[in-house]
Amino acid sequence: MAKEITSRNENYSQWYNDIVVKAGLADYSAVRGCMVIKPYGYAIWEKMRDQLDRMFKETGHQNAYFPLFIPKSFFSREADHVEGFAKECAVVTHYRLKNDPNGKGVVVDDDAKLEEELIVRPTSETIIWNTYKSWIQSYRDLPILINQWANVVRWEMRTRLFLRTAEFLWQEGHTAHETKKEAVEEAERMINVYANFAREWMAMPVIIGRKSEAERFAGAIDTYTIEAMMQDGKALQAGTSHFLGQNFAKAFDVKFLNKDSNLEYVWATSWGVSTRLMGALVMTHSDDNGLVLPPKLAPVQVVFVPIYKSKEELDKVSQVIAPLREQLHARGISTKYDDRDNYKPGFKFAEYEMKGVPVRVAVGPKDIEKGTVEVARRDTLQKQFVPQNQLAETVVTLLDEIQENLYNRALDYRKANTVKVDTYEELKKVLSEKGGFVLAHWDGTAETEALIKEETKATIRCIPLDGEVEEGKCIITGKPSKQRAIFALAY
RNA sequence: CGGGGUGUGGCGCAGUUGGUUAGCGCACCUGCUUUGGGAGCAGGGGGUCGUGCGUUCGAGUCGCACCACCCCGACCA
Repeated sequence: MAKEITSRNENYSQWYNDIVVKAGLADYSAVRGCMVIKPYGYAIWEKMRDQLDRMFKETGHQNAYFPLFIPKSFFSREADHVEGFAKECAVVTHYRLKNDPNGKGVVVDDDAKLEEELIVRPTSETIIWNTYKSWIQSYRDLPILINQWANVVRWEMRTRLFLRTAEFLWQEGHTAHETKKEAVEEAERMINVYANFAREWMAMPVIIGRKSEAERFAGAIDTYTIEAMMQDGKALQAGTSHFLGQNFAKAFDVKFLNKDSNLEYVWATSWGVSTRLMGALVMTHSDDNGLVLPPKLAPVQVVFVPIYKSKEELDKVSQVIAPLREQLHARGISTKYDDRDNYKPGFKFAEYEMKGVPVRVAVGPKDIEKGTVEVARRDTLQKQFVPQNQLAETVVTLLDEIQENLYNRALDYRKANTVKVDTYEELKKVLSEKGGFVLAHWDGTAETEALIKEETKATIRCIPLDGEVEEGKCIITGKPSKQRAIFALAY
């Protein structure tokens, strides 16, 4: 294991890359823009996925699976949608290779050209709405509440591990409803599911809001978002939920017979979160010693490190540790016992800090004598001695405390880096000097938004749903505004 | 896609005006001693020097082309 990571102060981007690679979350791959998610990183993703999946099921959704490939013609149906994704689509043009007649290797067989090219899905609205058309005839067929776990491909120019890769894993929910009201409620319900997940499981504070027109999903009427603040003050969109209106129903001619025997277009939503959440997790909690994981998502919550000189001593320590682990397992806590003999305790301490294990328990000869163990918490790096017979209870409490502390710490950071401004000068000053979230009145026009983006690089992250209503004037045009928008540099 | 940078054992790097058998640290393997914050000693294994073409008696080193990756920008749910 590598010893050093770049400090956040020195180079934040490099720090992030170091953590991802050195904590064993992911690696660069032989394919441009694509990463390998390593077992430890995938284990965290699995925990996220499993919990989200439970939450989707609790809100009435079912999983299904749609094709990776989408006929090119489907994409031209919804104008905004095409424009949004056309520039980053991978296209399949042939279905066969052959041996290179001139030498080594294989070449594309020109005789095997597809009649219609296939797009590797960047998102699945089109193939799904094409399918829904055949599933929906009457209001009795509605609602359809489906989610799929899948990979998607967006040919990004510039990629970063987890935050933006050409291929990534995600879930996409696609629902069909009888009424506009029902669809809007669904979109709002799911953004709240995401917010709850982020707060309670990732210990990551998020702001729920509505996207401006410019930032909206291609093809949506309304896009809801959860926005989180990273430790460098930049915003990260962690999840989105879209009210699609009847756009896709019209594009794919999906109508149903309502209770009054009238034909109507179906109302739709879609919503998703991706492996980008892994990046958010890293940048919300981790420090210069490595990854910091919230207990609820840590693959290993407690690691036991034995301290010993001889084989006999190791045996004694192991005998103390075994029942302690059992007690923790009985309380639903995951543990690991690292009795590798080729590494010293100090090395192991550093390694588990790098990997973000929330709690470390060291047991040595002195502990056996005194009936104690040494308990160290990853979030604050504090250590304490605990009687062996109180370990289980202590750890249960400690894990909750760490989960809560991480959330509060992140929330404090966000509060400390969120400011209200009333003039454009102030906005520019804050963005260039301090960063973070800037709350300002905005007249609601795309022109004003574009101007600010042009001059400051900051975008409107969202208009908070629970933001206070107050009369104000747009910082650019002076036109009346009823609510402040959040401006920030973003990932 | 533009600017900058880097490609030499698994990782990080050195390698002089071209000159013999390409070095160093970490990691790895074996043995002994160690073990409460990244162990020590001894021995050992591992490299088509990113790829291709060229210059030369001779290329890790010089030239051209290509490729990959990183950083910054443009772009972007």
